Amino acid sequence: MRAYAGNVAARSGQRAGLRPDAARNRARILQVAREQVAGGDNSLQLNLIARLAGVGVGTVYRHFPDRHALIEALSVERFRELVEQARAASSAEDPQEGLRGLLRFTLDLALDDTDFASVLSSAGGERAQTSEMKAELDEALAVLLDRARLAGTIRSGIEADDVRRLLCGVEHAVRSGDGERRELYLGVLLEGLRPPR
Amino acid sequence: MRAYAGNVAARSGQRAGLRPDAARNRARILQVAREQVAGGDNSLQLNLIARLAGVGVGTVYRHFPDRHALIEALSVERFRELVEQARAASSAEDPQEGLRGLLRFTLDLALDDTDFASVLSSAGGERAQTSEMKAELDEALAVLLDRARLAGTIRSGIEADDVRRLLCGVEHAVRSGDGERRELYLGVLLEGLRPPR
Amino acid sequence: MRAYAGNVAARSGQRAGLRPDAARNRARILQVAREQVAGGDNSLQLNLIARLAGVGVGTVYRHFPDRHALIEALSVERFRELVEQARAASSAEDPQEGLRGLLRFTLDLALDDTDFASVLSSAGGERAQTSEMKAELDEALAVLLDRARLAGTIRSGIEADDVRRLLCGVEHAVRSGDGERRELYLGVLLEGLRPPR
Amino acid sequence: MRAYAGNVAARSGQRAGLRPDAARNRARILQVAREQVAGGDNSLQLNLIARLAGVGVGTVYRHFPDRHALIEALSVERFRELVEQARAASSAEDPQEGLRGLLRFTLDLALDDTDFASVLSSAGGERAQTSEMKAELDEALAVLLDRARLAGTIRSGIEADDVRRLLCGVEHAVRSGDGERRELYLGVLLEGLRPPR
DNA sequence: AATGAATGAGTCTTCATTCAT
DNA sequence: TATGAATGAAGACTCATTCAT
Repeated sequence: MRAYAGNVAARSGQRAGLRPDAARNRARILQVAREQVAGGDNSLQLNLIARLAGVGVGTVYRHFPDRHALIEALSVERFRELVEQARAASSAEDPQEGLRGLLRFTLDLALDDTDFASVLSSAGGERAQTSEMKAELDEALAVLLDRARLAGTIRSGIEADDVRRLLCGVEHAVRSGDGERRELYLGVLLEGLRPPR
Repeated sequence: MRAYAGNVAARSGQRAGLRPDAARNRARILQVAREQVAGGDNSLQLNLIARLAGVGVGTVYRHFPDRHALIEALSVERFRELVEQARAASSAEDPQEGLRGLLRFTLDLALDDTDFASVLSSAGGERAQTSEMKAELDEALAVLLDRARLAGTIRSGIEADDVRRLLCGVEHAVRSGDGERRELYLGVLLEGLRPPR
Repeated sequence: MRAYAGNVAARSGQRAGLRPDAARNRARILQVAREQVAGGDNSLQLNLIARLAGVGVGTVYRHFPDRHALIEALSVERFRELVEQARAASSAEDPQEGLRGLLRFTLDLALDDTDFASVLSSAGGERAQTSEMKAELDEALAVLLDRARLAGTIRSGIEADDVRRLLCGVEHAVRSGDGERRELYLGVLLEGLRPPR
Repeated sequence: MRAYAGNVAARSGQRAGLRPDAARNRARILQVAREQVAGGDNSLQLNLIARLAGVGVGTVYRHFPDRHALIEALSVERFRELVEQARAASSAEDPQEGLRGLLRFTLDLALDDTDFASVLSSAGGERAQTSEMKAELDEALAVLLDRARLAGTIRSGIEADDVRRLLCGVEHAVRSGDGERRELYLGVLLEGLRPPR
């Protein structure tokens, strides 16, 4: 018996130990799920996803024991992107500008995917992998916040998770409006995070 | 048909023209629905509510043709309270303090009832009665915002509906945390609404 | 206590012993029911009829214990018209022409009201009043058939109830087509009733 | 997925491509439905049928999305028999006798199954398969009618669909009587279809 | 491993009928 | 008598999940 694990798969976010066809199925399922979510359908009906992905329901269940597992898998992908951005931002020359850019990037991801937004703002309860990614994000974000605090543009008492949550709040606000208010609301948040006058 | 309308019922927010027993049932249904929502169950299953209220399903359907009608009826109650507060606040001596008080009050209502929160931040689409109440709220809120703007504590370009939406954003942020951050997040919002430095 | 019975009401097909307002209600209900049926709605939902008639459901139930009673009441009205025509036809100069005219008239009534058609073709089971009217119709029809039989245009072995049933069959045939075949199908029936060659 | 299609299933009117167990369920459901209809119950409640067939409701819905699909499936079976008879009849030596036999056969089917009768007389609106079968029937019937017309026993202006409809009319007439009149009414129809004198 | 048929609890919804007012 | 609110049995339909193939 061959082992299919390994270097290549691991690097590209694939689950280790998957036969190539299984990996392909997994990828298809995630792809379809992502499209559904982007298309505004949040119900993530596993039967539907299976059909769209061209696989049986059973296959979906094999890869994702329940709906939540699927949502988390999607989130992990988003988180991967986000952590990368956060790391880049944390070494920006102007920390306030780095922060603004990072929050805008995060906001757009969240506007794209409600489920990701809710994982982003939630306090634990998720699988290990998600927690890990969230911790990595918070770490980079904390660096940025500390630097900005030193520069006097962030008030004290605000932690990385506060920022995550408030940003998801902004996401809701933007979403419930016509979408034109993204910059305005983001500006309100950034101004609100400064030390009070 | 006899008319059961009148003095007493009208005063307490009951529908006019309802037979006393019908009014009692309606009140029971709303009561149960309110408890469900407060208890975190948002599904508002009409069967369940009927059973809990001790009435037949048909009775629930008679009073509330669909789930949305029930949600709105609950919202209208909340709105009634809220509009009253908003009117009082709009004539507060210090508009900024009036605003802070009103937003805190609103935030607490929204934290109590997710459905109410979503009606509060939504852009139209609801029944006439709800739209009316929302308009009344916005009117009182606009007065307050204008006064605060004159006093230099609110930036230009912010309307009543922006405030409603941003506040619901704060509600999400508070809810996704441990609830201890209410004052902090509210402070961030109020600071963010000030003219930018 | 006054009795509201009597001569006038009895003559015009009203139920005897009804208070004038009750009679008015009864008439309204029948009127609405007739319109519903003519409009193609055969379900005769008593709640709906009550609403359209501007009376309570209970009132409908007082006058017509169940749906069937209402259907029959409508039929009785139709029968009254029909019996009158049948009597006139039975003394027509040319019995075959009289028969054709009568069948055409009956066919149109039946096309207008499916329920009436089914009472027309049914074998008993109805209330006394309906049976009576049907007997009167059959009597007039039998006279016509006998006269036509003497003239050689009706085969032997065909009774009035056969003709009623076959005519309702034609009604179904016409109804399931585009309505353009009324005369053709009626012609087929009349030809078929002649003595076989 | 393995394909279970094939030789055996195809021959016996089963849907192709069905797993053997699925085919068994489908057959059971149809069997039960047929019995219900034959027993005079026309409501075809899918819940009841599921229970009687010993399968879950979902299974019934999988095979037949709605009541109509089930009715049509039953009809298709009847049509299959009927088309076979019609083909045989269309090449009968004496076309009039062939026609009589075919109509008698059809009448018995229709008397057995009201739903089939209504599909038989209806003008389109059904699924492709039903339309096809009806077209095949009409074709064979048309051949027979043309031959009989040449022999002088069928009037001009009568098409296959007229005959289908009129026969269903006869079915109603027979059904509303005591059933003893089948031959008489069929005779009336056949006589009526001859060229008028 | 993959498949998708089967399951059936759970919900929604309608409407004939009753009965308190 | 009239009213119409209330009832709740009944039926339609969905979908997460299991499991035989």
